Amino acid sequence: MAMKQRVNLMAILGERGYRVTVPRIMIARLLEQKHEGITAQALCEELPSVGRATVFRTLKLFLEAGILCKLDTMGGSPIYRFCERGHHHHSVCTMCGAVEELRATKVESLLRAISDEIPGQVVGHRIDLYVDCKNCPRNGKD
Amino acid sequence: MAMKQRVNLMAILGERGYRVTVPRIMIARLLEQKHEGITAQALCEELPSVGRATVFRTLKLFLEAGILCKLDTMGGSPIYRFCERGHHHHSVCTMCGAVEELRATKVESLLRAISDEIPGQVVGHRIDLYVDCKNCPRNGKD
DNA sequence: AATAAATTGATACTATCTATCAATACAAGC
DNA sequence: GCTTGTATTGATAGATAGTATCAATTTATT
Repeated sequence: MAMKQRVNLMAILGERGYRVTVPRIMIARLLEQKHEGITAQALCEELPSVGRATVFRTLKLFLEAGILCKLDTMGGSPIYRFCERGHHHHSVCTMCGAVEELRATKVESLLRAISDEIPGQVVGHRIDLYVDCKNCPRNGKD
Repeated sequence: MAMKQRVNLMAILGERGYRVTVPRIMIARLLEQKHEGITAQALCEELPSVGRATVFRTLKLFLEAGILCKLDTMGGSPIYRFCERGHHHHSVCTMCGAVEELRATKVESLLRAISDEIPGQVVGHRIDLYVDCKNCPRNGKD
């Protein structure tokens, strides 16, 4: 009820012969909760029962599975964030750093058009836009 | 003569009140030469006369100026690569890791369409496509 | 429950990148 | 082209992100 659409860990892991373990479930839950993204450091602090190495191992596993993406915030620690498989569209505010899911209906159709123009098979994509967000708390200041 | 189009360092630096120094010129030259990209480590090794700290400082400076971009290669060191200002379009081969400049005439129209659909002013963008490149040396192997 | 194999956590380690600060190089004015 | 104020540099040390190792534990399976 208070539960949003859940990443199907069983499917993601089982598909690749990996086991569904307590730490992996805990990390996935937290990533799901913090859908705005979270640093590896913060993950470790929020899950003190899970070892540091396991946190990084699991992040890498999710990255490779394509369900997580890593956003490089210049000057800060990288932010990890669940994404729909194969969909990596974000808008990043250059002032406050807020990351938002990019919902533009034309993205997919235009991507197909671009794919036709380049050689090779397009198997995934990533689109980040850098914006000055309207309701930026740091707008007009400093 | 053997010189390709040169990034105008004077303009980029002068514009922001920075000085044009020997290390900055050397780093810019090397980045220009290695237009396929290079790691910070390799930069340090190729320019032993330039201090490690200066290499990183300069990379950060160029990143902030928007003339350099940093490509996160999962499992390896990040690759630094000159880009035209404001243009960050790459295709990355998922097999061999080769990064190529993406030249699709429709990219710009894609951007305009997206910009119209989202709130706030778009000040920059990044588009990476993941592909299986045609002439991949690792195609059909392993 | 017993078993084999994957996973974990602790530790130590590597690598990337940053802070500090005295010494140096740059740009501007003479 | 010499002087001078300031940005920049290089060396060192340190912070932070991420990885390797390996004995102990958990998982899926019988």
